[in-house]
Amino acid sequence: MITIYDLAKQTGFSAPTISKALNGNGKLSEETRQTIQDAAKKAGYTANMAAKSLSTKHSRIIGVIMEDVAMKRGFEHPLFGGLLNKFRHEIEMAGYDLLFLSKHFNDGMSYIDHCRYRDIEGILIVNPIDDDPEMKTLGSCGIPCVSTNEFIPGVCTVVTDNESAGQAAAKILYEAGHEKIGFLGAPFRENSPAALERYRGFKSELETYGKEFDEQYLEVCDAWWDQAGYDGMKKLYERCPDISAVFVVCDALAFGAMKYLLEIGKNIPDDISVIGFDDDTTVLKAAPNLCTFRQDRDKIAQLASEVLLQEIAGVPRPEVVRVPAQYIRRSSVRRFARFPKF
Amino acid sequence: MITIYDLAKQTGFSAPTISKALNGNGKLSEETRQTIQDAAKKAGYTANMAAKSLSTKHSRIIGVIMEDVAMKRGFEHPLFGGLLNKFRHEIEMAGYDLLFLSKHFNDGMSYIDHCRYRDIEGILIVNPIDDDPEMKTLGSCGIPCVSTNEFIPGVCTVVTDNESAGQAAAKILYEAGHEKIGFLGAPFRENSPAALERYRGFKSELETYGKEFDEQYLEVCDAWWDQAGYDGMKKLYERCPDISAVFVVCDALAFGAMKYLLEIGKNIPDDISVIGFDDDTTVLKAAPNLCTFRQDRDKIAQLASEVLLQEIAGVPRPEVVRVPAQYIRRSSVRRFARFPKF
DNA sequence: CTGAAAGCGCTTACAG
DNA sequence: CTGAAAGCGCTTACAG
Repeated sequence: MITIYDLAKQTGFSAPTISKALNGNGKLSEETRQTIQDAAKKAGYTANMAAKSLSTKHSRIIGVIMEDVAMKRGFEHPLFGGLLNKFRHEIEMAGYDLLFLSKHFNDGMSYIDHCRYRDIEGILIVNPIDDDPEMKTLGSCGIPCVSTNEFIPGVCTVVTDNESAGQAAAKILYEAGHEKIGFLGAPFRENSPAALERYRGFKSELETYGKEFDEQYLEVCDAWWDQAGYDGMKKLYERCPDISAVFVVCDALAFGAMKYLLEIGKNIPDDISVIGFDDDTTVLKAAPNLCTFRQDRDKIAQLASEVLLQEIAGVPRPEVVRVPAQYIRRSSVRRFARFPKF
Repeated sequence: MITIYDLAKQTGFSAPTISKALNGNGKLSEETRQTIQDAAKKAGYTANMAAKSLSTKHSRIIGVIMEDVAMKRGFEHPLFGGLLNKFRHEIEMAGYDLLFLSKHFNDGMSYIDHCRYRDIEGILIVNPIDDDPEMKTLGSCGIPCVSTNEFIPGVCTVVTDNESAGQAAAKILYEAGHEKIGFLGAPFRENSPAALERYRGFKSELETYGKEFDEQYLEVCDAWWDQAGYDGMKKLYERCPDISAVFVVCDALAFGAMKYLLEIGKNIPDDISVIGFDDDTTVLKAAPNLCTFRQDRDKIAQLASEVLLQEIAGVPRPEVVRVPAQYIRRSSVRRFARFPKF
């Protein structure tokens, strides 16, 4: 391994001068800089990050917190996987590396200790464990953070504009002539509010049309996977067989819901219309006609990396950044002629 | 940030003694060790990895090379994502962290330079860029490596026993009474031989039955995604409309192939039987009857981490470790009564 | 514009 | 069993 001292000997300059030339800080004659950079290239010099970290306290590492408790798909989660692909790319382009933070490291070290241990410069919180008490402390630990799902005090969240999407869903179904519309949700949590926000938007939009949403038509599934959607749809439908449409908060649930509906002999959309959420590739092939909302994973990742990098650079962070979801119209929604109101 | 010097002051011992007590190396009285460990715990001491790295040259970081050129799904690749979930867990349990290696870091640094830059201790090669010349150098760069797909000189590969799976596929179809069987492949490459090995096993098994495989029945798709399967199947079927079965090297291709077959009015399995490979969840929901081979991603990840950790510990590595694929029988294969040969 | 000195937090021989 | 000394490779003030 070749060091700046080797370069110093070869060029006749001192180590600090080598350092300055290589890092471009401090005043230095253009000629010296050139000489040194050439020598470094010729010698195949690679800096040693440990030494750099030790003296600067900057590791150029971004830590990632990703615990997929809700779906248990990890890297294969319909939002997280794609988001990470893009985030990784952005962050690497900025000269940082990605490293996963964990709690079972060194017999139960906290995330924050893990960060200190590695002088980590910024944290991407893709998703935490439910109700992890450590999350509350992240906003004030001094390490820049950005979250792409959960709301955490003192941390900027870059997330889909779920409320608008919920409104859009209600609008689409209402304007297609549906009157009795079910809402198939997933656990409502204030901090990780994807389901809740979609519900709020949906409900408020219906009220716009002078319709109070009847809570009977709401069914909250107890998880985010197929079977929960199947079970939830069964309950909802047995309670409210008069619905002509249902908005489901995620495609995996929608897939289960449609499975139930098909099983009891319903046709989609002739008997009942369905809108999902996520544009989950896992579901798409199986249900190519499912209308859904696509979360802009690339955009979320890109904005998250920007916010984080800015914050590392000392720029104050925004509170929350919303990214619009895009409605993907396929053919699972039936359109009725609606009589004018007056 | 609290250091060993702080601990030294507090306990009255010297820094080296603190170091020994905390790391458990060197001789030390049990009492001193206890005192120091208690003090460390009380003070909330966290070691600084940069300093450790600098003096030991050990970073406790495993680098990951994962470039999904073939499928372009990255973390969502049907094999890689699941493999990484498990590998990450195993490696963290052993006290290492995972960090992604890249080539576009610091304007085009090589993987090996990236490793030196971070004192990386071991490399998991999930998948490289096709024909990356750097791969050939990895086996002799001095950093322990393990590969989970590609064959690389001097590097242990932990990979599905593709040849046996290919044999099994041929056996299943032959024993089900099929005589004219197509093989739908993907680019054959010697170093990344999943498709090639499956073909070899398939072909050799057929020869066992005294049947020379007619190369007419082989069609190599030019990629690993749906559309390529559709196109490949079209070519194959138009050339050989007499086939009653086809073995496809991956489910994504099989999905495309089935789409074509369905479009031209064929029934699966009545008119044509299909076996895929991967047990890809993306395809499963859409084609719940597709017989396939599941690659044991957890096992591959676990063995790969074992091999790598052993190698880091100085234990000589095996050349190649094969992990059996499991046949998942569903209902896309039709069974005929076969007359005895004699 | 360039360099001597000291320090970042740890570990490794080597004494005692 | 414990500690003084030196070193890992880099950077940061501070002089000149």
